[in-house]
Amino acid sequence: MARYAPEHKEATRRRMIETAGRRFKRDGIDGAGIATLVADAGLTNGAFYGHFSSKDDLIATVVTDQLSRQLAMLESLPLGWAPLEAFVRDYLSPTHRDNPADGCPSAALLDEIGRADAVVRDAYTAGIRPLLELVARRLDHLPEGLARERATGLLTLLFSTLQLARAVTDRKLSDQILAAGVQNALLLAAPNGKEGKA
Amino acid sequence: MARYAPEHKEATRRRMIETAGRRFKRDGIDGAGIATLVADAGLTNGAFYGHFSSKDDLIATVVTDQLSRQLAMLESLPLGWAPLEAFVRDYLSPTHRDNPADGCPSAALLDEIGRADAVVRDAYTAGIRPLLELVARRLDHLPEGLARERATGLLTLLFSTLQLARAVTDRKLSDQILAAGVQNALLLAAPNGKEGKA
DNA sequence: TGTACATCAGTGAACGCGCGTTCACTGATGTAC
DNA sequence: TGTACATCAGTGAACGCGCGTTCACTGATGTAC
Repeated sequence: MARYAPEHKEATRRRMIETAGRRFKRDGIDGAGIATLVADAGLTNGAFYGHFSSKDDLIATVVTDQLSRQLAMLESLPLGWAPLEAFVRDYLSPTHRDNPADGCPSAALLDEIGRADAVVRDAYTAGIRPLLELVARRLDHLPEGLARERATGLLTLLFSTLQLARAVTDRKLSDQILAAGVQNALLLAAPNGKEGKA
Repeated sequence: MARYAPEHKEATRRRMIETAGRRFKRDGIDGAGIATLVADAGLTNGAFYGHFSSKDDLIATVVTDQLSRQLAMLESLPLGWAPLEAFVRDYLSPTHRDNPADGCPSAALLDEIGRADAVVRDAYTAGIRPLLELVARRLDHLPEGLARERATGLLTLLFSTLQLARAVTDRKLSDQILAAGVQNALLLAAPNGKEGKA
């Protein structure tokens, strides 16, 4: 009875979620309209509501998707200190700063998410929790309570360092902010004696 | 020849800048329209362009104003470690989290500023620089380069901890994030032996 | 002192435009017989 | 094998609305004489 393969509509939906994620991170949530979002996925205006019940529904879905990708990426990181340090350096790289569409959703959208509909904030809450837990588990040179504390500090430090580096128009200052962020992140997260090696 | 006291128009302009600061921090920059901004100051639509050349002009002016208030507030803080620690605890208090309109412009708007017009980002750059310098100067138990690094870390940590605490819908998690933020801020900024006293 | 005039901060209607959302429809694809 | 029909993903025009901006105006206040 269904003339299209059941994967067809689902594939379009996935495409929407992916392109919308990039668009939101580039232009902001308020800065991206339905017409643009839908055109990014190669569709026209009216197709949207066959896939999502509202813009807020899409936003919440995108937030969940983005955070679960980030979680999967961190889960695939080999154990040990060196890969985590490499992740921090990569996160705070000029490349990440200059390409928000490919980057971290929290750095791009966190304050807008804080003002968003409850369904969006709920999605963010559900998505960030396992990320905090995963990072805490990786700080296994620390007692559990302290590891959770430091994991929160590490992630928030990363988010806002990138935001600040993006907001500032002086390239040199921006680079200094990124470099300082690396040192501070290592101070919060590194096993003793490994902090601050530049 | 001028029938109004010269202070009159200037007072209206100042009122606009102040109420717009609150409105932007509450609803976001994109989330606040001219009609609302102007009504907040007790004016009607068309009065706006007698005071500002465009919405971007207002945004840049507000950003400058907000950061210079924050700078003045920090400058008025007595010297020594205790007042700085009190500032950190106040910044990461539930009261500040729950009242963005009265609070820090960077925590409320940093990622939106990063996507704003160049005139806005220039204003932010000019405003954040003396703030970073002032905080660095207060960390006088550290050598200068390290103090600058830690000042950047302290401010970014504060910004994003508040953003994360606001984004999350679980009150308990939000409170934990604030508490962790205090400990992490103290670790970055406190003189040796004073970190982490809860 | 009283009247005519100039100034100009603020009013409020209107502009074109893009927003989120709705809906009658198209047309490609499958099934039924 | 060929034709009629049902499904439904996607189309595209239209909805009311609020956006940033413009502009002819009002009316309170001062000065000039």
